Amino acid sequence: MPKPKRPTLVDLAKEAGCSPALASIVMRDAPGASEQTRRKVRAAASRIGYRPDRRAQNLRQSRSKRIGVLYTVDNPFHADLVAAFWRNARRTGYQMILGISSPDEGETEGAELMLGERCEALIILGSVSTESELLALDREIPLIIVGKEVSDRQIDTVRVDDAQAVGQAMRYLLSVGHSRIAHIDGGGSPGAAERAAAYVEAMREAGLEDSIRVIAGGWRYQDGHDAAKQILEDPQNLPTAIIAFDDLVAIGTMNELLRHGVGIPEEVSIVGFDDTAQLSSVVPLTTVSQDILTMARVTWDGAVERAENRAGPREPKLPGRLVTRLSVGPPRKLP
Amino acid sequence: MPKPKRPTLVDLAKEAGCSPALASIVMRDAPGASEQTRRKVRAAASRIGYRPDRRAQNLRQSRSKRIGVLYTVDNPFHADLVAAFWRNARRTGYQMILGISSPDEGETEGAELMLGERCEALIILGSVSTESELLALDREIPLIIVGKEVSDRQIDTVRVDDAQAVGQAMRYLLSVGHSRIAHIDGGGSPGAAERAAAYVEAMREAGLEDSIRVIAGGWRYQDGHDAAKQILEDPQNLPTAIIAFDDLVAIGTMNELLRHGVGIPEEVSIVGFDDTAQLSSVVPLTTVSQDILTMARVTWDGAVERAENRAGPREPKLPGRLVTRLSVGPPRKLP
DNA sequence: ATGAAAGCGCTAACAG
DNA sequence: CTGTTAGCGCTTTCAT
Repeated sequence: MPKPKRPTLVDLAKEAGCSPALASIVMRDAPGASEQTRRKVRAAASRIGYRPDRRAQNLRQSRSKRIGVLYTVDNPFHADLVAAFWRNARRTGYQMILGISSPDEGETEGAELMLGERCEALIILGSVSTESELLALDREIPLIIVGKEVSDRQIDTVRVDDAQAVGQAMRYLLSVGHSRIAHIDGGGSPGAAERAAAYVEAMREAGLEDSIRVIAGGWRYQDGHDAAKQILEDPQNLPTAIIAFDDLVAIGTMNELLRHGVGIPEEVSIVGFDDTAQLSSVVPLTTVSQDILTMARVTWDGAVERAENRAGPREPKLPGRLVTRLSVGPPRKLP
Repeated sequence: MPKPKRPTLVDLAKEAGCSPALASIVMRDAPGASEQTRRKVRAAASRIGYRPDRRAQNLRQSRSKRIGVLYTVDNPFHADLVAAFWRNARRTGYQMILGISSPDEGETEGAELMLGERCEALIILGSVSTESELLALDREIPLIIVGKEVSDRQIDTVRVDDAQAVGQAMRYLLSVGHSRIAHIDGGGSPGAAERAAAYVEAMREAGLEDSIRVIAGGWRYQDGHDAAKQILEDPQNLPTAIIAFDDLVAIGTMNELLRHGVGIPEEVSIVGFDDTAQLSSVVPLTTVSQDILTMARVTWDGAVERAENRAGPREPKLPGRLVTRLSVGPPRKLP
């Protein structure tokens, strides 16, 4: 089967009986062609199955209309965001170029690739680079960092308002009657420090200074697992409620506790963070939703603005929203 | 800040003191340049920060070196595959263009987009199109369908060997001592009919014809939920083991059973299908692994071959592999 | 409203 | 080994 070459604008012009330039105008819905010509060209286009070549368009316009997204695949929250980006890409007429950064294939390499693809802006989800690396990269291509605090105001940042979000979860737990509330922190993860601080602050405000308990954690399932083991070492001193750094940690903790016969939420209530869609159907976890759609829109539009040189860096903080499911109940009777 | 235009090949040639063509040769590691020139050019390149423009390369070579992937975002198994594709894309020097098909934005539209992007082949995960739609599309662009049986041999197909996979799971359950084994089927999902048939076949072979029980299901968490409810309507007649259409259904069933106090695996054992990475860390489900890495490689290489006109359609069937975790145990004592 | 010509950044084909 | 020329498919002048 000989490869049947796709028709070009010249073919289209020939078929429609006009110049390529005119055909181009019609295909782009640009002004400057009579209604009659438009009809002729459109008819010809569908007859020969013509479709414009985006690469050539972009090349000629000296624009790539591309925005790169770097993410880690093992984080389901990222997968959700990527899907949301895709819709925004369509809406804004940009193309999303994906890059996956893993431990062995870091952000730097991913960014290199994006530069070769002539992306006009780069979104990085949960970056693990140092601030100076990011600054260097930002000189090459506008950067939008999602979910990580960056002190340099030069760089765009989008993230939830950790303090507000944790505060919300804490108020909820307190209102249900909990007082022995522990926090499993995120290790060095982006946002971890802020969340831990907000937890401590909320405990203080509630006059529960003596019950403050921060357990070392991380962002993965296994970290929750480990934290649970640590908690179980002192069964007399079980918290009645736990705020975990994110959903994965929450579920890791939950499963390990369940495995040891600790009822959720009868004995211990658990709150997560992210409302990861792919997990929410599987585990009825009470969690702070990151409102992925809003975050995706804000992030993407920010990237477009930077790509088009229309705005300086900003750093919006998105409010979280508490989603109550079944992992939180009233506290057990304390002895 | 004035946009600092990126250096072109001409700039590079000027800087290196040679012709653009020669610089091009060096940058592509193509034969035809002296070692001395190569050094000169490379030095110049890093000095001015030159990087080749892939769009222009592809345009000139009349190739897009792109392969499109259409997937549904709410299926975590797809997310895993996409990540694996990405690595294969890098390995083969192709670019992966993503499209997300959802109920409101169907495969046809996604495919349209891919054509505009000049993809040279299109991989569709879990297609919901009719066979004739696929055939029509295949005339425009080589198609690789993953996970769906297509009777027309014209179209490439990659999928697990459902019969083999289910057989493996059944043998395992039988060897552990189960006999009242039920199957929650996949509704109209790709592969559902084959898996159900294999289940029935295995039951027959084991002489358990009278215990055959196929429960209507689907591929989502909710379907498992519903199936569990149906099972619970007749508590006297609980199966001792269940083979679910996929992991989501298995977990849906499991959670609903657990919620009603049915122990897993003490009272009912459950086997899933897919070994979805993002779920496997959360739930210790015994499941038939689809070996995502192999599947991704086979699929991608198939797409590349078709894109390069090097082979006709084929339809490899990949073997599944049983992953034993904690959701299967010996059967409870039957009355 | 329409067309001719130039060129986006690169590489294939040919000269030297 | 090196340089020159032409053109991938499209859009943008600038004429007409």
